Amino acid sequence: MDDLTEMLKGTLEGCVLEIIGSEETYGYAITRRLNELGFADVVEGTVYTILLRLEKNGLVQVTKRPSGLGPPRKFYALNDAGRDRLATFWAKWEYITSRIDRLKEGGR
Amino acid sequence: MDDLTEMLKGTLEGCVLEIIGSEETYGYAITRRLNELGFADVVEGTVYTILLRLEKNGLVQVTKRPSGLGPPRKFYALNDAGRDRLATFWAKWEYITSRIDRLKEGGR
DNA sequence: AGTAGTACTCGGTATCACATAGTACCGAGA
DNA sequence: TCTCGGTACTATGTGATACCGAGTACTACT
Repeated sequence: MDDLTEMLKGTLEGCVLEIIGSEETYGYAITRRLNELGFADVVEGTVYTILLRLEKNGLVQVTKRPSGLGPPRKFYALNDAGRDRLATFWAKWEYITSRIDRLKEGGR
Repeated sequence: MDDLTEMLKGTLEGCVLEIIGSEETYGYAITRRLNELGFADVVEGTVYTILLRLEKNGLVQVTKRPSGLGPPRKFYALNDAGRDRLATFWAKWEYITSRIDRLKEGGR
C-alpha cells in the first residue's frame, strides 16, 4: 500500500489512544502493535511525537518503570480527559465514514 | 459535530475527485455539494485550494464557461491521471477503514 | 570490545485544511 | 442610482500533524 500519511492525519492519534485505553503500555510496544495491525509504515518517531503531545495535553497518566532489556519504559494510561477524547474520536470517525460512504454510493 | 479538519486531511481531496468524477462541475457547486453531504464546515477557500492543486498536478481538465449569474465558472473534469488517483484514493480508504475497524473490535 | 535489539528525545520538513482578505460580475429592492 | 446579497474565483499566511534523521542510552549475547 502506498503512502498513507496524509490520510492518517487526525486518525493516528485516535488509534494510539485506543491502544492505550485497552491496556497500559509504552511507546515501543505501541509502534509494534500499530505495525502488526496493518499500519506498516508507522515509525517510532511518529508514535513518540504523538505520545509527547498526549502527555502535554494532559490526556494520559505516565509511569516510568525499569525494563530489564533496555532503558526504562514510559507506560501510558488514559485519564478521564483521555477517555473523553477517545470517545469523541470514535464519534468523529463514525460521522466521517458515514458521510464518505454516502458519497461513495453516489449519495443524495 | 466539532472540528473535523485534521481528520479530513487527505480524504477531502478524494471527495472532491469523486464529485468531479461523477459529473463535470465547478468550485462553488462542489462546496455546496460537500455541505449538503454533511461536510458542513467546509468553506469555499478550502475547495478552491484543492482544485488549484488538482489542476497543478494535472489530474483534471478545466473549461471556463460564462455563468449568467456571476463571474465565469471553471468546470472541472477528471482525466486519466485523475481517474487513477481517484481509484487509489478509494483503495487507501478501504485499507484504512478496515484496519481501524479491526482495531476498534479489539483486533488481533 | 562490538553488535543487535530495545527504548526514548529532539530539530526540522512537507502537506494539508482553513482563515482572511480581496477581486469581480449580476440582479433586485430602497 | 446605488447599495446589497448571491455567485464565483484568487492569493497569502497560519496551525496541526505525520514523518525524517540523527542522536542518546541501556542490556544481553557473542
